[in-house]
Amino acid sequence: MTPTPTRREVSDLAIDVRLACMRISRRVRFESSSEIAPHRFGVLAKIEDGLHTATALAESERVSAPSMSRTIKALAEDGLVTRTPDPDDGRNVILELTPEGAAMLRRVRRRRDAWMTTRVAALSAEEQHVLRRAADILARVAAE
Amino acid sequence: MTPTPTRREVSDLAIDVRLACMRISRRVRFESSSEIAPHRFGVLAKIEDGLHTATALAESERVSAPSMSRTIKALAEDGLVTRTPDPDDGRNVILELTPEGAAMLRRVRRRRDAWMTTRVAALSAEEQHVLRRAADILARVAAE
DNA sequence: TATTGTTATACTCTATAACTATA
DNA sequence: TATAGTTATAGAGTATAACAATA
Repeated sequence: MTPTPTRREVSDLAIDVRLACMRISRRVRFESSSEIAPHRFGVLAKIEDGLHTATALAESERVSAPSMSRTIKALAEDGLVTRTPDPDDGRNVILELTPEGAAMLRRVRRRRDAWMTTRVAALSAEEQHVLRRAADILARVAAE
Repeated sequence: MTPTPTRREVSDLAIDVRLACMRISRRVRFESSSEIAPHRFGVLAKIEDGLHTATALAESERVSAPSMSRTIKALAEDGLVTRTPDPDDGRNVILELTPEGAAMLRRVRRRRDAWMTTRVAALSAEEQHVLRRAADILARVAAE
């Protein structure tokens, strides 16, 4: 059986999990392509994910409205997103990925995953099983 | 026994682990204090960790020497680090944490950890055991 | 009057290039 | 000549404040 951890063990575990996650994120970021800045990539992903207005994106990414406005402008100038006025509400601007924007998302994701996949493949089947379970637990924690 | 995963399962696992880590990192960052910028915090931590020159810090944090020089200057002006000329080599400047710098590290870490500890404490003992093992595996992967 | 989005302006972090001081 | 560090300058991202357009 798994013994109940002490308070101190729980605290240490939390610290170690946080550190491990931050380090993995950092490595993935460094080892990935730099053809697009992280915050721009994040916005493209959110648009693909169903957020189609500047206000929604600003809230989701926790930046100010002017800042998001600027980022969107740059993405539009690079041909990665389109801005079309909302026919139902003239104040809104509807954002959509262009084919180039969608391709960019796929490309960057593929490169990120390549680094991680190589590392995971080198682990034992048992270690991979641990990570499989941990990924599900962490995803649940992060989504709370 | 743990069955050997297929190639596709390994790839999916890598993607899920990466995503989980990035989401946890993101949540921890958002839920933490913003009394110090992340890159400044990182430099303080590296100094505490034994890196005491601008060049070593710049390499470690993967920023340019002038950029690190600037960050260090700001940290010194805020009273978080001291800069003393190296008696053995006049080109070097030895960096040390001030008591205020060390206190800042402790304070920010405590707040970061508070968020994560609460979440980890809410998990079952068995789930905590999975995370314990996963944290060790991921730390090893990130350190490669 | 409230909401959506933009422009104006300023601050921070970053990089490359050029410089100083030491070895 | 090489190394450690700084200053000069410019570019990108961010924020607050002020503004325009629509509801």
